[in-house]
Amino acid sequence: MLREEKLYTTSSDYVYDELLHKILMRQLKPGERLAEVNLAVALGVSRTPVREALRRLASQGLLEIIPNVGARLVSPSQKDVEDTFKVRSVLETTAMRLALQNMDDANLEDLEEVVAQEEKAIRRGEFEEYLAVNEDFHRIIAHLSGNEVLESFIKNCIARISIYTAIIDSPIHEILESSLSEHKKILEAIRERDVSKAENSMEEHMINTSNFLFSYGKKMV
Amino acid sequence: MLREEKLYTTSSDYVYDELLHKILMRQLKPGERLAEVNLAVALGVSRTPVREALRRLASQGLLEIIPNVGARLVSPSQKDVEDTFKVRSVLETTAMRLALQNMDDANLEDLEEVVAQEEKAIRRGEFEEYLAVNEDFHRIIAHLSGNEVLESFIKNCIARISIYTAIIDSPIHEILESSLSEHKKILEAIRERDVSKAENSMEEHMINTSNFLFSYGKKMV
DNA sequence: CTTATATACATTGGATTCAAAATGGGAGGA
DNA sequence: TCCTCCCATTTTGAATCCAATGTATATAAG
Repeated sequence: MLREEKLYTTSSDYVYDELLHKILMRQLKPGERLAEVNLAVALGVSRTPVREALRRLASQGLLEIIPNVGARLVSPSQKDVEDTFKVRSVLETTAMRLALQNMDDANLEDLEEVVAQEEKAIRRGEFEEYLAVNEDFHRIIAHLSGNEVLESFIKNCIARISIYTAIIDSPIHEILESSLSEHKKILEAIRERDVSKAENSMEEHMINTSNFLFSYGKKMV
Repeated sequence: MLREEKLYTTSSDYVYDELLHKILMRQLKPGERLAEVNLAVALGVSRTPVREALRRLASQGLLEIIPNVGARLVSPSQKDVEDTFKVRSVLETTAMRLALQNMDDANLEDLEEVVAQEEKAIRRGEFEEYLAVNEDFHRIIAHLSGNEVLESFIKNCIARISIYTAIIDSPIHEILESSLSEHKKILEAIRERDVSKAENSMEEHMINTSNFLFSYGKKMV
């Protein structure tokens, strides 16, 4: 358990970031139990900062804490995930519109670079790397919206969905390729400064991702 | 410090609800310092549950915690509030649309009753009562959307805006009246099952509320 | 063999304690 | 008068400790 490159001011922040990172990297499974002592020992801190981090994650809808029983990762239903995608879709299209107003050439280059890295990660089969840069793509757009509330809500949606997708053990090549081409289309719209094309392709991307997930989910059952 | 009618399973929840209630009722001012010991003594608990509650509120963007210094209520800039209203507008119009699909006659009656209570509170000059039922109006619609993520985000926006409006010491009759008539218009659209009218009047309501706040804010400076 | 009960164990809730950091005030000097 | 440095006080960070709740096991009764 590392991630110690970044120096934390408080242990609570360290534990929080550590757990959130595990969630985003699909290293924790839905419904998984998070015992305080286990985490404390594993991270080399006492139960106190662990408890604080767990409460924070719970208040963001990522954990469920039952008093006197303990914390576990939420176990979202299909409806929960569909609901999250509905909200995320509205938020990300809004962010896309706002970001387009603020975006300069350097920002566009950053995004092009991220998509290039996505493609590279897919070609090389580096799944974790792909997850990281894929998340970057959406985070950059959310950030460029210049609206911090919007950004934080989008990040939260992404985290909630990450928990659900953690049930998928091996990457589905079909989904990755499709997502990549949709990102390219969004990028194209940005390059052309075409607001409605950007909004529409972002909305399509959300709908497609959601649908792909559940068509895969059905195969599993 | 009461609110003990509801029995809490944990002290942490109690402290959290107590603080959130004070925020929504404008009893705390932007930038106000929240010292752990003060709260602990006032609420009759130790620092531990207070700290947990403070972290939760901070992770929702309501408090700012500086390590080794302490927690204070955020002090949102005008841009922060405008950003929050932008997000809230998108979310509440979405909620309005979804709620209209789920709403039955009993739900409509509940809303009618809430608006009637708003009017009563205004006529009687009961400001705190007004704040409570006004919040209910939006909360009920958010809840009827049937989308829990959407609902939680809307509640968060409302809390963020409550902090800003706490700078207004005495109720502005003009705003209350205007808000009431907008709620009536929304209700009318719901009665007529007119989706686009409902969405539009909700969006207008958001824009007007935001504008009213800042035209008032300018008078103060 | 199943079910109920009691007991031991594990885990959480929360108070307390100690260390560390920040704040405020005063003394001393330019 | 103003600035700087140092020390006392206050407040937070986090580990520890105890009580209470929940869980699991085993024992005994039906």
